[in-house]
Amino acid sequence: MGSDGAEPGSVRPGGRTARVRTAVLRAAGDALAERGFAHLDLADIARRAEVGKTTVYRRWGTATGLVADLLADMAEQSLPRTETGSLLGDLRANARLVQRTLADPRQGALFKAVIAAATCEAKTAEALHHFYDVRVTEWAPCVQQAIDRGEVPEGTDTHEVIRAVSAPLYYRLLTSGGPLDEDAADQAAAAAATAAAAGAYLRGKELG
Amino acid sequence: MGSDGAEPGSVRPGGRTARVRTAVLRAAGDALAERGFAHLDLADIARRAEVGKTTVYRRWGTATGLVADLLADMAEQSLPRTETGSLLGDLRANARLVQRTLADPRQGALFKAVIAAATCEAKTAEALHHFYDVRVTEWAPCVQQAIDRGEVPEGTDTHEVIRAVSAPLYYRLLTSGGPLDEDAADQAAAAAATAAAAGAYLRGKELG
DNA sequence: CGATTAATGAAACTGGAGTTCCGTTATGGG
DNA sequence: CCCATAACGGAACTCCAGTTTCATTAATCG
Repeated sequence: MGSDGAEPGSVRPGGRTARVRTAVLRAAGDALAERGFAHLDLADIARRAEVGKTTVYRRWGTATGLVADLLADMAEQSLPRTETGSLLGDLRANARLVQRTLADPRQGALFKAVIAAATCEAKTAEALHHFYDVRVTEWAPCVQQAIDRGEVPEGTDTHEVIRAVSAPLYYRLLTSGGPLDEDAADQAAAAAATAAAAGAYLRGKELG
Repeated sequence: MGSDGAEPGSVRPGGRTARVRTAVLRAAGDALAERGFAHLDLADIARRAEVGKTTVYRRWGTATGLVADLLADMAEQSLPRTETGSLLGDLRANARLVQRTLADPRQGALFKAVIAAATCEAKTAEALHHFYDVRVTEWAPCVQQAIDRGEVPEGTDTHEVIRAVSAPLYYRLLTSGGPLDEDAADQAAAAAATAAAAGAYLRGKELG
């Protein structure tokens, strides 16, 4: 009569359970990149991961649930940030990192797929938001340094500046379909740096 | 033997055929907004449209095919553009229009859903790109006017400036989940106007 | 190391998404 | 107005994504 206990995989998370999760998440990433979110098939993922499909359904339940876990895993793998000494240089480094990621066939397709999945389920959306929170928080300090150097006005929302760099690149990826080349990255970085220096990202209120 | 002829609905596009298309596209929009792309069910759409499900499968085939047609229909319904006399004013009007659309529960959900669908099928992606091309082309003249007035340097990519206004709003909608309020719209407009005036969107090459 | 039981996985099962068949409706041309 | 047939729609059918069952394997605790 007691409760059903916790989620499968939480009581004995070591050994096989961990290996299964790794294999399934890897297979899920491959399948998402190759086939897209709409054509995702959990049985196919189980086959790729050399795991019983029952296991995949039991532990993750739905395609969006699996993507949510994949996003949680992706959020943990952080890339080191480079520092160049100027805001424009730092933003450009960030823009080119994002651009290279989205322009890469596998990674670009993967990001499209996880974003598509996030539009279909609140829990997956939350996982996606967390993933970007982590990435943005990693880069925000370079804007703070620019504030300290006097390049950017006090009171600027540092996170918003970082998001402003990525936004046009994601817009191209998803809606315009324009080329995601280095020029696009540099343009995004330059626009964000210029706007930030002019105080366009001051916290709390917009420019008059 | 001879060819199979054209797509169903192309030989006798009037009367019932047109009514069916209208009813199905309306039902598809409702279903996408309410349930999201992943939970889309063509039989359910047929029921809502009071149409045989055979008809929906025959004419549109797949969920992504139906969304592609919906996007073609949406591209034809254009909204009038307001003019304020200044670039910032015009961009702000555009930004608030986009913001209000995305913040609206039904429209916001619908846009998320069509973007999700577009990530899954090349034809649907093309339809989405065309939709945004139409919208951007409608607003680009206000940037040209700013160039003519001397507010923005010659050689600026007018379409890119318009896209720069929308990009941060779509970024919030899809990845950050931050509030889509008027301040967000005004900030996007101000940042784009500032960057455009500084020559960040010059065609062909980025700033040094 | 051995007992307990969480977690896995093969196989059989089920429901509904998508298809096929064919009779009915009504469009567009003459 | 009438005919040929494009397009629709109900019903029966198929097939596979997702579920259930239960035996097997191996993670954790003592």
